[in-house]
Amino acid sequence: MAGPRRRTVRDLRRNNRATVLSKLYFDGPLSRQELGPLTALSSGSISNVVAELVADGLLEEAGSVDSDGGRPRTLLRVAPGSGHLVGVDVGETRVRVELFDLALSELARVDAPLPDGRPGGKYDAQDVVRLIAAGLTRVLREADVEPGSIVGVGIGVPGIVDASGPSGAVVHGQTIGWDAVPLEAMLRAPGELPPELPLFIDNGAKTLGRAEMWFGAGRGARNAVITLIGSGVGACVIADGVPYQGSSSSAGEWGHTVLRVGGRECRCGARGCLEAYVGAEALLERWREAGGSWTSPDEEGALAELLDDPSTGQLLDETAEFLGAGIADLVNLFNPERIVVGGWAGLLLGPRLIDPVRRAAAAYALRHPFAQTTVELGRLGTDAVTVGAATLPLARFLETGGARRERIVSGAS
Amino acid sequence: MAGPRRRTVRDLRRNNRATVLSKLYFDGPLSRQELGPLTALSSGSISNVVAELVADGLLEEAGSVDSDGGRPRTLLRVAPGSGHLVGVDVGETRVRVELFDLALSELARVDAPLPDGRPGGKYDAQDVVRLIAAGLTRVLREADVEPGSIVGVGIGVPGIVDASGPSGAVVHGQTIGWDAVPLEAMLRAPGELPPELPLFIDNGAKTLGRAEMWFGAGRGARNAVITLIGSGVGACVIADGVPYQGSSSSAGEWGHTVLRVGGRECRCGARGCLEAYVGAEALLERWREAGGSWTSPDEEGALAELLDDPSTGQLLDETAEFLGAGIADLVNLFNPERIVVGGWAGLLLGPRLIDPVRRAAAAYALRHPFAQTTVELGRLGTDAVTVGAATLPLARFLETGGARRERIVSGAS
DNA sequence: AACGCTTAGATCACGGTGTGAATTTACCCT
DNA sequence: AGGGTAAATTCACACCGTGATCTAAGCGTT
Repeated sequence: MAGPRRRTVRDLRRNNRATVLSKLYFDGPLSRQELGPLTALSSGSISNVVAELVADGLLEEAGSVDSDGGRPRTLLRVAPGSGHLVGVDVGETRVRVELFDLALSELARVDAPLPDGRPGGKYDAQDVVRLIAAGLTRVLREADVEPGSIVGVGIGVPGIVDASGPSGAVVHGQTIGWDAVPLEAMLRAPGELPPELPLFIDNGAKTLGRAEMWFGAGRGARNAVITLIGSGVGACVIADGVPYQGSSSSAGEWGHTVLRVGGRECRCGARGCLEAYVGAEALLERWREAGGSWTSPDEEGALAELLDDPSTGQLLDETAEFLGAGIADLVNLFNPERIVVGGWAGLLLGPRLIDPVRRAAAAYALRHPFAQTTVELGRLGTDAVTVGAATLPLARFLETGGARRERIVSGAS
Repeated sequence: MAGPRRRTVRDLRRNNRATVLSKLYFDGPLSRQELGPLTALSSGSISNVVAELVADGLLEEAGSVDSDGGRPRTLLRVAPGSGHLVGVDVGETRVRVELFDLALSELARVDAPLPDGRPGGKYDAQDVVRLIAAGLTRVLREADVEPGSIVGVGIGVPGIVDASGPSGAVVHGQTIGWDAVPLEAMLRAPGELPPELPLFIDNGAKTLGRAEMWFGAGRGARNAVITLIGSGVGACVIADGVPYQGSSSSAGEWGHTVLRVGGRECRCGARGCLEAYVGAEALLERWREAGGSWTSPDEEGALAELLDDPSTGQLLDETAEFLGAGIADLVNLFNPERIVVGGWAGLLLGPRLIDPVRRAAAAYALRHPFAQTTVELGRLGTDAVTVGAATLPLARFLETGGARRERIVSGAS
């Protein structure tokens, strides 16, 4: 409402700290000399800012490079151990908690199965909260990291996360039977987690998309869409370098784009959704309708069987046409530089479908925006959900110029 | 690439000038006293910034208000005459040039028909350039305004405008036969326009969307989609208060969203596009196929006849379903607070279709994001293209804190 | 008419910022 | 050991926003 927070001169400094920190984080070790042009700061400011960051322990020197004749440049990098990140993946059957250093190297991991048996496939949010809290303490003990060094905790959950309300993030997860679960408030309740620990909750598919943007096939793009094809279909839209959220954080529900008015019924209740044609669940259902059968107990194995079956050519071609049309919608509406096909089913189908999908997308999309876009396969498996979740606090850390948690808290309260 | 331009302390001032100017522009006359909390600036800075803006002639006093007992507050407002804006609408048959003051009051207008007769319906870009230049000088003479006070010229054209290239905006207009016309470079050629005049070229539908956001049904929304249904179908997506452009400024091509894979052929070459069902041209074509006929020579009259004909109920219901599904796609993908149905055909069909369209959208969209959205009719006619075009330089003017043109130019060169 | 009261707006010392030239540092080569 | 060279630091300068203090401009009462 009040616009950017840059009002006083001190905010300038914070901004410049953030610029230097981010540049150093993403573009490897750099000398102060190189940093100048790259950040559009004068040499004096670079020295000043860097000295401050080094004093705070956020930056460290990383060797030096001869510079023919003169004083060698000392390289700087973000100190990986100066902070820690926690990524949590709340899946449909288990909760995974992972501890990373700032460089996102894994330091410890805990997997905990969810107690099932709730009626109607639902599961209790309180169980999830407990598992997260227990996993956090365990992971900290395993890696011998003190809680104070944690920059923040990122949590990926299955379902729409609405953070627009007053009491923190609220989760609507149709598949797990959560309806407006105030997960953030529950986690912040006394006794669950260390108090004042910054929490970041987002849709698991979106955290996976973030990981793909930071370290996978989306790297370097400013406008991209990461599509996630699993049992269902989702997407993570990156607009101008930041995830596009919409007014209640539920933008990018690509799976329920209408591709055939009055078509197949989708599990969302509508008809003709993309997900009703290319989601793994729907694809298997369509195979069954066409007389196919499989032996694997899980969808992943079944889908592999579908791919191996020689009689599914037409089904797959049809799927490629729908997927291509869905991608064409993304191209026309978002005009991205890159579209990444990911998710476990997307990666499984990818090698077989990517070329017909590209052809279909070319046929359905407008020429001009399609020419600006590349359609690629994702590079990261679903394991990356925790990594993506951890990028949430990491992004904040970089944006705020590595503000210490204490400072944020005291400033905000 | 190098992030925000706020590096030095002077940029702080520019930023604060912009904040004050924008607040005053949108929220009417305000006193310095009220301005403080509203802009999060201290009283000292307000005094300082306001004094500077008054000295520059951008702000003026506008009466005063008693404040029970004490010194009355003097109200401030943006001086309407301290700058002028030009909005140009390049239509398919004529070029309209309009001159506004800063408050967007019309001061003069020129309409010039395009010389037709080009083979294949194309028309020469050079003609358009000449008409714009001639219109500009004429409009300035009529209103007795000196060229130096023009803040900038906004131009709405039919077609995709790609401003990502090195030589300025390039226009791809399929309907008018323009293929990569370097309109900006042509306008900047010596002798055409006053040199160094800031030009802003954008798709005409998008400028209309901007007008609807600033002064019409979109007012106050941060995330909105203005749909424009005319002969064809387009949309203007507003994300976080700014128009979403995509990587080559062609985002929001909603008309070619696929609603029926393998469906009706669209004039874009693909099949099953939204435009192939609900655009006025397609709608009339479908009526003809169903045995309908009309007498009006133009689409607008014909569409009115279609609406009056009692036998078109089913056709219109079907149209509403497609339009609703298309709107559901917007809801699912963009999660806006508001969707505005505009464009001449949209406004014509609106009263009849809006309710069934809302029902269809509710059926096809996901519950949660749909609950956040209102679907409304637009309030502005197609006349507003010029106003919307003029908001392009106006937005820049406000963003830069009313930087004088000379300063921008000298700073940029 | 004079005085006090109240509130709006201006002024100013202060701490803070980035700039860019001058200076210092650190290493190589002769 | 001394000169050359390039990196990094230092520092005077011009600015900025803050917030307390001061001045301006009305009103109500005496």
